[in-house]
Amino acid sequence: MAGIKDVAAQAGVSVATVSRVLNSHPSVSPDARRRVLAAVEVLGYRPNAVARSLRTDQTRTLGLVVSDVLNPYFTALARSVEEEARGLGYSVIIGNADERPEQQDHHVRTLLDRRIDGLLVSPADGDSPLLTEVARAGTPMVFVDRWMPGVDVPVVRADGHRAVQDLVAHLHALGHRRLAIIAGPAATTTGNERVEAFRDAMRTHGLALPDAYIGQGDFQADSGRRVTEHFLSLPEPPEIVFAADNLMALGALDAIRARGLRVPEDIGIAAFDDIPWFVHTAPPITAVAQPTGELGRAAVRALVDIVEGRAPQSVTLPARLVVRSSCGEDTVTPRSNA
Amino acid sequence: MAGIKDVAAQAGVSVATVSRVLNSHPSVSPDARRRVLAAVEVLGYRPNAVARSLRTDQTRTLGLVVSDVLNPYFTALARSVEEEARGLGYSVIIGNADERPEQQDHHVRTLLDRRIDGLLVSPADGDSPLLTEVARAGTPMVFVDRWMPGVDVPVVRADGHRAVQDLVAHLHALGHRRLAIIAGPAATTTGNERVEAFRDAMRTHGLALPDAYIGQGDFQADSGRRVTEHFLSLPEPPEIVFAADNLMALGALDAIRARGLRVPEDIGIAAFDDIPWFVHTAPPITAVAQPTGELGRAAVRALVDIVEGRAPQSVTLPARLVVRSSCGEDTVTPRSNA
DNA sequence: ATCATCCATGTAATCGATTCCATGGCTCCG
DNA sequence: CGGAGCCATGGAATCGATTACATGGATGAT
Repeated sequence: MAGIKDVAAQAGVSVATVSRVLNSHPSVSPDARRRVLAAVEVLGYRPNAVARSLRTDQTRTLGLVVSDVLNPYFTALARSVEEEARGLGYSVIIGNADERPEQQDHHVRTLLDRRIDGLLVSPADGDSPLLTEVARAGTPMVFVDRWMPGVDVPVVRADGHRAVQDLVAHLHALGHRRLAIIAGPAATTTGNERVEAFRDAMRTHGLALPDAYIGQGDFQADSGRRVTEHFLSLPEPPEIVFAADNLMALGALDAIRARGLRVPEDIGIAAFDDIPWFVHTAPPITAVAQPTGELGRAAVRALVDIVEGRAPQSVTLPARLVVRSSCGEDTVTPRSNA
Repeated sequence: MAGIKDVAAQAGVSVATVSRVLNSHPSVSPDARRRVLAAVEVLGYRPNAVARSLRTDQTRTLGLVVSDVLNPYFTALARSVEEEARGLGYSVIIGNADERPEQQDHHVRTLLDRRIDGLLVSPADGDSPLLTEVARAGTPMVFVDRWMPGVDVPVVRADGHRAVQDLVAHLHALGHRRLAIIAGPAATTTGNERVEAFRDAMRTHGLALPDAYIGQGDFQADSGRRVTEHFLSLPEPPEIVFAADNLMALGALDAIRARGLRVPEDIGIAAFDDIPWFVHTAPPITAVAQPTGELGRAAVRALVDIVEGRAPQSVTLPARLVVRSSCGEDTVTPRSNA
């Protein structure tokens, strides 16, 4: 592969001049520029990003570590992140933690070894010594969606409080009183927050939230299935199961169907995270939708702000409720328990 | 950040010795090794992968360019690719082409600039001069799922002929005769192949496949919607719509539902590519399933074979039919899998 | 006409690793 | 006892770019 020396030789100038042309340095004669450009064209020369990075100490690359790529929410996030980054002249390397802290650490380390300019993380676990250390060391870093308390790093996330209030109001209006939640891992901030938001909303509407109606999941479909089976075997099963993420909602759907029950007639379902597929499930699922695209874009902007020496901003965007039919019809034939 | 020089100083040896320890070169005294390791520990030293790559001319990184990350099929593929690569000591950088040739080229170029060791591509378009050139230049490269005819590069893919035969047999047994297909872009190999497989299967079963029943899609949901609307407005609409990928199937479902029709009573749906969500749609969708995980793993192995100087192997794995209820209940034909 | 600027360019140092080669000390064997 | 061979080690070249500094020529001001 042709190097800068070959270009210099071909153009009859020094490597310095070639470099200047390539980096649009002002002090280059039109003639030299023309010859260099021609040589570049002829040789099909492309600068070696590795060498460039070594010298300039910047890779124009961002790392994104998500907890689970198979989760459509994170896929969508990754996509918007890459898009915004590309617009700003950065590439993105994605690391998939698969909700496993040690795999998350593996990717963080690999990314750091590559000398990425900044790191975007949605931590799988509540407490990663490595991540804490990395943040303390001053590596440009931003949390997206989930974050780690006590780590002083900008956070870009959605606030679901309002939307969860709306959800419970909606369910209440439909006549439902016994609402259960499948929580995420207690170690994740989103796990806790969503339960808290739900608890608050229940209180607001004067509804009880017994411990038996709080199931412990891990953001994977299987746990949704398991918890829902447990709910269904209770002496008094809930009327609604609210899953803290889309995968667990799917598991819940499975469990319900396995029992031969119907949604929403026998039991209703709602989920945190809205994904395109929820429109096509049987029935379409009511969900709390995050502004995923905007989240990804804001996160990249914050990170690049740090990288380029500007002051970054934590951002919190509101989630909103999307009512479908998985908890019963809203306008048509309201169900009543009375 | 501590460099190899700092480690050398701390350990009281030369950088050469540090490097030897790090690369487990035999000629290092136990004493020196111990001191170097201790210094590495104390300083929290991590080798700079950029510098190392420049010197050794290898990045231990593979590039993966997929046509659309939002498509669960490719997400799953990407995941298995990363997994296998990690096992072999490689990282993966994913580039999302979004079915746009110029974006695909952008990623290929960026990846090459980064001096990745090898490239895994599922070409968005049938004819990329850049990709042709890259292959000719001898860059280690393997096609996954889709490929480009005339480019001499190993291909790892699934063969759907048998499964499509099974599908048509299944539909025929259910009494369906008017089967339509939503094809992928003619420029992609998978686009053509699937139509050909379908055409063959129709012939085998003595069924006609009028041109009106071959709709042109682009692997995106919207096109599935559009084509299906067209099908439904025909004087004699098809009884079954077979979509050449999962996204278009979703679009088809939308279009059908928008018309107030029911699946499978009024019209049936089947799709190429099986994804977890098809179990949860209304109704669950009959699909041709590719061995995605094995595809990704085989592709990585082939690519790494090239990179490390072994002889690579093209691989074709069989797809299989997964019968669900979107084409009508099937009591006669036994399910093809457990 | 003289000197200070400024511009275009080249030479060489540098980034952080790997690795070839030289060296000095040992061991081994004839 | 002397040379051959081996081992552990260090010095220095190298990978392909960027960039500080030096240089020589042209321009402009006085």
